[in-house]
Amino acid sequence: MARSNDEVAALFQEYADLIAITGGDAFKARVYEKAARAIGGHHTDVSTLDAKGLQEIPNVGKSIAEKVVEYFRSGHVSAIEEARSKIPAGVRRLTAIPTLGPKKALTLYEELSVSSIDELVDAIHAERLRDLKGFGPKTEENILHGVELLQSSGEWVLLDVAMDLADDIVAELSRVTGCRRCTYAGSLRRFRETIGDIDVLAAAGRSAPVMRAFTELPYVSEVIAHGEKKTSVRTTKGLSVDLRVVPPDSWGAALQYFTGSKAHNIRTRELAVHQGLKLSEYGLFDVESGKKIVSETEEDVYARLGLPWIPPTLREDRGEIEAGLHDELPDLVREKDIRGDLHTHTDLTDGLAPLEEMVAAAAERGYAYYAITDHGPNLYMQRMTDERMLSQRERVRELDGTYSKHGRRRGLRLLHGAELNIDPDGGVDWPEEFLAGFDLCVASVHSHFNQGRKALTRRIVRACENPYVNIIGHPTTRIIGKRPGLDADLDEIFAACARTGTALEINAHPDRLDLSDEHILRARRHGVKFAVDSDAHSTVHLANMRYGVGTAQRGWLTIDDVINTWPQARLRRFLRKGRPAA
DNA sequence: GCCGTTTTCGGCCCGACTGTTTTCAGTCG
Repeated sequence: MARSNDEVAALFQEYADLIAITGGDAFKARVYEKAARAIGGHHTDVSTLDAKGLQEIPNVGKSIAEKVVEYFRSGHVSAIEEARSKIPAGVRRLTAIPTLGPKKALTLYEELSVSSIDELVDAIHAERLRDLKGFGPKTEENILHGVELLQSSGEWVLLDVAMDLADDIVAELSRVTGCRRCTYAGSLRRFRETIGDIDVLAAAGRSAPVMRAFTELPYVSEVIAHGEKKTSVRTTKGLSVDLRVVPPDSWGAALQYFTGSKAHNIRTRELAVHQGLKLSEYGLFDVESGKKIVSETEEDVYARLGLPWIPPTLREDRGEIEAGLHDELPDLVREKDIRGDLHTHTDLTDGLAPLEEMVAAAAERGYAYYAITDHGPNLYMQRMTDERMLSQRERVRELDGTYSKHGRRRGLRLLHGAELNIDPDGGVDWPEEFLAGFDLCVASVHSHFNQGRKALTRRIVRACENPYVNIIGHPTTRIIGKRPGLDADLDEIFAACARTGTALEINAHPDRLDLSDEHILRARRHGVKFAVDSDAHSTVHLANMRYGVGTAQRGWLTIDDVINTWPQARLRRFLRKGRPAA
């Protein structure tokens, strides 16, 4: 399943860790980290590149290119094998414990021969750390606590869980007297699919009242660090939240800094350095005079670096700096550009709300059009029949145009569709005569996930070739943290979608986000169109659209790429696909 | 080990907090 680029990226990340643990050149370790990232995000399969082609990847020079070539020729890299032979894998694993980094890991290994987390815990209980330099009683306590956290797997949460909590914290802190501004930053603002910890930023003249209100929030179970400028807590659910309080006039620089990503920040700081400037969370400064140049808004900071404001969802060092410098940033799709939802359910199958409630909720969101796509009969537990589907269609036709957002004249246009089940051979629920009656069809894989790569690929390509299939629903079927994506040749599927006029779904449900940002970036290069859908099974799920749009932004999509931002006439033309004329 | 409008050497992002020290190393983001 893993692309060779991911394999190589993991290999170099491991090498970087091993260099850090053995006390090797820190700059060298950093270069391997940067190269790992660049290779992981590179669009071409690195196993197909020669040394010259490899060196066109940023941060890949002669030495690293040779290692990649060696890896694909012999299956291993001798320099990395040598590093591995010096340091057991368990020692590297130790650095996953919070508060335990490469230096302490090496000390533990060299002085006490500790090479696994279990051995470390045993050593602490046997009081063997007491004589080590730099290890005090507090260190022991922190390590034991860190191991506990690591093993309780509270490492990350889904985007919506983090967003709900962050929204609440921001609302609470905004109420504190003297708090001038407050928002969430970090990976949450960038809409990453999983969130390790939440970063909250506040601007205030005096930080103490904001810090105090923060530590006194009811769901704070533990204060990890408490200072004048930064406080870290853990919530009762095990999520860690950092609060930074900055002076109001540093707001823009601080927001830019704490939004990240780390890689994006390194790039912006390098841009600053090359212009004789220094960028920190307090502002952009002239190195010579030490004088502050700008700091109030993100726009000011980016502008002084020669860049347009870069949307947070692009800040991953995946080409946004270069695009910004050439004034070629995409005009990203926004939630308000979405004119309709094309994949939703009702209680006719496994949805919770009746048709009328779903349509009313959709109208209230201000949509221009809305598709109802209940499951076809092949998803056996849904008890669908031709009669039930036709009777729903009749009702949909009656309701068409009769609902509108409060105070708006134009009625919500309804499309009647279905979510078809792609069977193991690539066929779908109904014969073509019946499918011809739908305005659109989503088709998805719901079973037989482990058919093997060839069969799975062929299966989905066949579904694309069906003239009545308009959208492939949750294309990889992954469930984040629970089920991996299908092992299929995605590039072949993306090409088939482009060729046949089939859109790929960006399923906005937070535990799917399928396609993912990385897959969107790949699919986009094939010229595919996308549909950002909530797959709502209740009225509240309609609001998940924001996560789908965030993911689409992370995939650099514009309104031209997303069919449900289009005016209805253009959408309907797209949905006609290769169908015989009616 | 990579990179270059200071290009084949000499840099490489910057700051906060903790814990163990008594001026600073380690870790984190």
